[in-house]
Amino acid sequence: MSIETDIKQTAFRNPYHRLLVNIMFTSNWIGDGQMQILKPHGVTLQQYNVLRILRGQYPNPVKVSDITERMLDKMSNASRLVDKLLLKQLAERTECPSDRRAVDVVITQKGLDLLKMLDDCQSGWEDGLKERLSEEEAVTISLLLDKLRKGCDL
Amino acid sequence: MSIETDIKQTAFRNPYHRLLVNIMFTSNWIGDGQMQILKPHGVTLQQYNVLRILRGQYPNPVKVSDITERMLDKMSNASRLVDKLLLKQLAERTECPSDRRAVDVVITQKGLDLLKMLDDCQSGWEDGLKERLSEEEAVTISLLLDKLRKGCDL
DNA sequence: TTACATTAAATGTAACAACAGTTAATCAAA
DNA sequence: TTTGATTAACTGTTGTTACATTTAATGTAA
Repeated sequence: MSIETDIKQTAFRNPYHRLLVNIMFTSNWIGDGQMQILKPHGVTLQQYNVLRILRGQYPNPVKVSDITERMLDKMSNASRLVDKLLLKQLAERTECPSDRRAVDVVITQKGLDLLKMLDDCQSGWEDGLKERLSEEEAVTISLLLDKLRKGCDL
Repeated sequence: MSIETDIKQTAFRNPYHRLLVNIMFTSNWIGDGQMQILKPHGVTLQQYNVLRILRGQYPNPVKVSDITERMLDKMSNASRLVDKLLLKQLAERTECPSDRRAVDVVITQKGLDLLKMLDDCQSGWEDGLKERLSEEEAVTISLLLDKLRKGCDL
């Protein structure tokens, strides 16, 4: 379905305008899809992202400031996000020995187990994409999006 | 700059995974850019979108339910968004004569003037894109994104 | 060592969003 | 016409997010 039909708007100013709207719409569409997967397991998209960052460094700890840096949408609340993970016992927090201002965060076994399960759900969802888009097409879009953002340091 | 550098992650599971992250990251990047433009003028991205929907039908009124349908991210708060526009006198609200449950919303002259100015700012921002991406490339991405979402009725 | 600037994390706040539930108008069937 | 279902908008609640500020630890220069 074309983006015009999706959002019931017939006229875009130009191909660039159409592209911008299309990217944001598609992003929301993806986010919604992911959210449907995550919600039954009691984690939000943001918490899921943090968990994956933690797993990426496991078994090494990750500082809160590192998490903030790596989050897709830069936001100031990595602290509170980690709080939520602690409550669910998906992560642990310890004072960093080399810098007592910093806090080391590590994913727990429970967190790793949850991620494993979520990854499977996620893969199932991604399989739907593979029927509609070839691997080459996926690469093409990624390259073009990189080009779109070129020279913009985050 | 490639998406790997942007988010400091070296490994994606596959091109599809990379694409999903890239789309969401790029969407945030665009949203941030737009927000920077809008903030000095006291409107949020959502309010700006509503204003453009209203202008699209001007001088005809738009019902709150129509606004909800056309919003990029379907959300239940079109009511409260319209409230904000009323406070700033960017829109007016009248009871729909043919259905007293419904509410007709119309953009004001002040709203049209503001949109005009914002469009100019926006165009300036879009010009940056034109230097990095050809029109054909913009069209290509849009078509591929449509294909990605194909068969998904919002 | 003291003073000052910088950094990391946490917190207070106000605005915003998601979701459920309410109210009121309309429609449709008995 | 009355009853019940549906629809449109609004509201209440809860959790999030952005932004600014605070607290504490570290680095640096006098």
